[in-house]
This record gives sequence, structure tokens and C-alpha cells, in this order.
Amino acid sequence: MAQMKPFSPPRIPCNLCPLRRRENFRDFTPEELGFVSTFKIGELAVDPGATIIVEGEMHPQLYTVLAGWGFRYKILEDGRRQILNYILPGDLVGLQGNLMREMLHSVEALTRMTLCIFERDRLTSLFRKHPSLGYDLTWIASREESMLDEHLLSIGRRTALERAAYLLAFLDHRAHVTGIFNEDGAKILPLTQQHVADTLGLSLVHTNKTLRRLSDANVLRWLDRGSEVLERERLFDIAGWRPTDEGQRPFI
Amino acid sequence: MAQMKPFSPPRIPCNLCPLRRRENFRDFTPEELGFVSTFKIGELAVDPGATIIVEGEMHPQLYTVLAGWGFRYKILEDGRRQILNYILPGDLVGLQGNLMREMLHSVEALTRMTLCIFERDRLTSLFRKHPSLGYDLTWIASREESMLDEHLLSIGRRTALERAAYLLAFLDHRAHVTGIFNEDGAKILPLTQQHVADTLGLSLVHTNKTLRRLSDANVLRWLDRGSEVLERERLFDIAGWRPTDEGQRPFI
DNA sequence: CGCTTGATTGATGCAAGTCAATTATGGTGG
DNA sequence: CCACCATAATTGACTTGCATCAATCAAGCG
Repeated sequence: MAQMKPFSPPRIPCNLCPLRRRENFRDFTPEELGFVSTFKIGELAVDPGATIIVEGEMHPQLYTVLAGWGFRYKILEDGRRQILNYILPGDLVGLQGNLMREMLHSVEALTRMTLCIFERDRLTSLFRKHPSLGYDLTWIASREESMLDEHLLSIGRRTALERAAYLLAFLDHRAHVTGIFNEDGAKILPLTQQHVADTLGLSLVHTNKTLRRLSDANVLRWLDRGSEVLERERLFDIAGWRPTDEGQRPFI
Repeated sequence: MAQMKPFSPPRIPCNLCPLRRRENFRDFTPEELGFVSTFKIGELAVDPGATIIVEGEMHPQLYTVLAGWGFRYKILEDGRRQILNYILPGDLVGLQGNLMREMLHSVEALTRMTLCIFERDRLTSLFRKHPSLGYDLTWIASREESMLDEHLLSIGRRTALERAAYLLAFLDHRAHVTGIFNEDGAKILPLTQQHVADTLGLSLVHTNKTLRRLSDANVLRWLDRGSEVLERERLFDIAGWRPTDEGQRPFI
């Protein structure tokens, strides 16, 4: 079964953080770096399928994803599940929902993940001592909002085919700009058709038939438990969506 | 047609702000109040139907709703519209989406609205001089996120009847805790069935038939362009959702 | 090698969309 | 004051996208 393996003290000090070197991320000032180094109190490594955050429970910690893929979701009483968004390296986990109360969603790992651990308690000190980082937190939250807005538009108003195209284009794009694809040759999105179905608000069977249409058209390839986007531009056209260039983005 | 009537200087000074007196909102410290008073640069009053923010355009100002109802939405190229969320007194408008770029959604007034005007440029100074207000901004953004999460769950996984029940229960509850219902006897949600349809991701006709089922069951009453919730508890049961007690919440 | 998980496919049913018409209701200009 | 018009709500008939049910197939694994 899925397993949690917490490490503490941190194995990767913030000054050697691999994310800082990626073009897409804004670098820290020396002062900010000093603070973040003390803000980080450990690391967490989890296996695929591990549950990192449970809806309804208190969770005194925040995380920044260092490596790997995960997703946030909610479930109804009878088990119907809705995936809300995916989390990639550089994303802050645990900010969504009330800042200091029970978590309102769950988080699960898609691949092996490494996360930096922060403590919620020290957020006020972050805002007090480093206003620029406080600003970044709001920036990060409002970026998440804009993704959720787009997802809502997609589920509410796009057809099944458009939705599927949007989702895969969206994930492929995020993986690209995050630099997560740089290492290996194949650019695989690590999810099952069940995940796609639960993101799009469709049944598993209909999702399968919709993805089939996309792979029959050679827009993508579906592998055992993952997908590779072959023609990004055509996905954009089908979805009626195009990524906006974010430029550099902050992270904590 | 809808008309914009900007006022400047402000007609209601922050120390007399009617929102501050409502139980649901956290009060400012004297220092915070002093800052917010200078942060507010004017007021905006708009008629029902007025467009306050346009997707794709730069918008150098932020607003806090003083009075009235509005909503945020996005549209696809062919005109399909998705309402993302509703805005009520105390809500901050313009924080969603990138903080300093083009707006990623539009905002329209449902009723006559009054809004306090702030300038985006001065956000950094807010974070620098009043960390507690910076924290509040992040809190507000993450509250919006949790509403969007719930909407996503609703549109993605609830049936038409459950969705309708959820939406009306949600709006009725927000109106209650905001104190917007305190004035008049009738507690009317000021929207048309087209708004409901565009929020739930349903067609107008199907929305009408779904709302009919709810009013036939005497759970609510549909009026000319609005709805009154008659049995809140039964709506909660149908929706499989219950509001969480937020306690006091911050606002700017 | 049997077991489990994920992908696939066909048959059938229903929820929701589309089309089209009718009924309020209120506003407006002659 | 009323004929006219626009907006909103309503209803019935028909169509379709997606769900559900039920198998089958492929691959990895203890």
C-alpha cells in the first residue's frame, strides 16, 4: 500500500533548491532565501497513491511540491469524486480552503512525490517579516483561482471532446513550463482514465470513448496509465483554449 | 441601458462603513482603519446589468462590494457562458486571476451595486505597512478558492436537482450571513433562471423544469426574476451539502 | 499461474439538450 | 389609455449525448 516516509531535517537545503534554477520560477532575494530556509522544517516523500491531506481533518502543515505529480479532490457521501486540480513542482499545497481550519479537500499523489514541509503557525511571521513573500502567497492563491475558473468553464460549458482536449492540453502545458518534462525523453502525463473521468465530470466509459476519438485522430497517444500529447496545437483548437504566457512566477 | 456612475471622493468614509458593524465581519484595528481609509480612493455605483470588469482587459482597480449583488463569469468564443461565482457585500472583486495582468473573467451587476475603489498599484504598500491586511487578502483568496472547489464538485458530480438545490442553498446562506437580508421582509435572491442555468451548466429549459420540481415541492418559490427559499433544511438535504460556520471573516 | 488493475467495446436506457410555441409582465410611445 | 414590444417563465414533442450494464482483453505481479 501507499506509504508515507517523512524525513527531517531537510535533505535539500533551500539554497540548493532545484526549482530556483528553473527559468519559470522567480528567484529569491538573499533575505527571502534566509527566511524560507528557516520556514522549511522538513521534507516528505510519498509513494504513488498515498493520501497526503484528508478532507475534514486539521492539517497544521503546508507543502510546496519539490518533485512529482498529485491532485486535489472532493467526494460526495456516496463516493462520487471530483478532481479539482492537479499539483506539480512549485505548487503550494494546503493554502486552498480555510487557512486555519479543517481541510476542505483531499490530496493524493499520482507519482512518487517529494514535498517541502512548512508550518501554518508561522504564516503570520512570514507576512510580518517578508511582505514580498506575503504578496507572493496572494499571487499564488489568485493563480489557483484562475485555474479553477477555467476548469469551471470547461466542465460547465464545454462538450466531452472539448473538455478532454482542454484537460490534456492544460496538463501538458503546465508540465512543460514547470520543466518537469526536461529529464526524460517521453513526455507522459501520469494519470489513468479514471482520473480523467473524475476531472471532467464524465463516466469512465464515456471518457474512454472520448479519449479514443482523440487518439484515433493522432492528437495523442494513450499508454498504460498515462498519456502523451502528440499535437499540442490541434488540442488547443479542439478545446478552444490557449495557454497564457505567465512569465516568471513566484513560489515559496 | 446599464450605466456607470463613479463618485469621487468617497461618500461613505471607512470609519462609518456599514459592513464593519455587522457581526459576520471582523473589525479593523485603528491603524488598519487608518490605512484602509487612504487605500480607498473612491466609490462606484452601477445599475443592474452593468458590466464592471471585462475579460481580457487591464483593470488597474480593485473593488470591495458595499451593497448589492453581482457575478463573475467567463464566455467561450461562441457565446456559451459560465457563471463562476456570485459577489456580495464584503467581497473583494478583481483579486481573482493574475494580480497584475489582464482580467481573466468579467463581472456584471445583478442589482444596483455600490463598490469601494482601490488601486492595485498600492497593494505592495498594503503588504509592507500592514502585514495583517496582507494575511487577510490571502485568507480572502483562499475562501474564494474553497467556494470554487465546491462549485466544481457540484457541476461535475451532482445531478441537476442536487445542483439547483445546492446553488440556491448556497446563495441563501451567503445572503443570510452577510446580513443582506436584514433590511426587507422578503428574502429574495435576485436572479433569473438564465443565471441559474449558466451557473449550473444546464440549458434554460431543463433549469426551468428542475426549479419547477423544487417549487412544486414547496422548497422554494420562484418569482418574476428571483427566488425565495422556503425550506432551507430540505434544500440542504437534497443538495447533500451544508454550510460550514465561518465565524468572523476579514474584509478590506 | 491466477489475481488485480486498467483499457476497451457493444447494447440499452435515461437525463438533459434542442426546437417551438404560449403565457405572463412590465415598460413605452403614440 | 392602450397597442405594441421586450424579457422572463413555462410547457410539450422530439432528439441526443452521456450513463449504465455487462463483457472481454491486456499487462504486471506475488
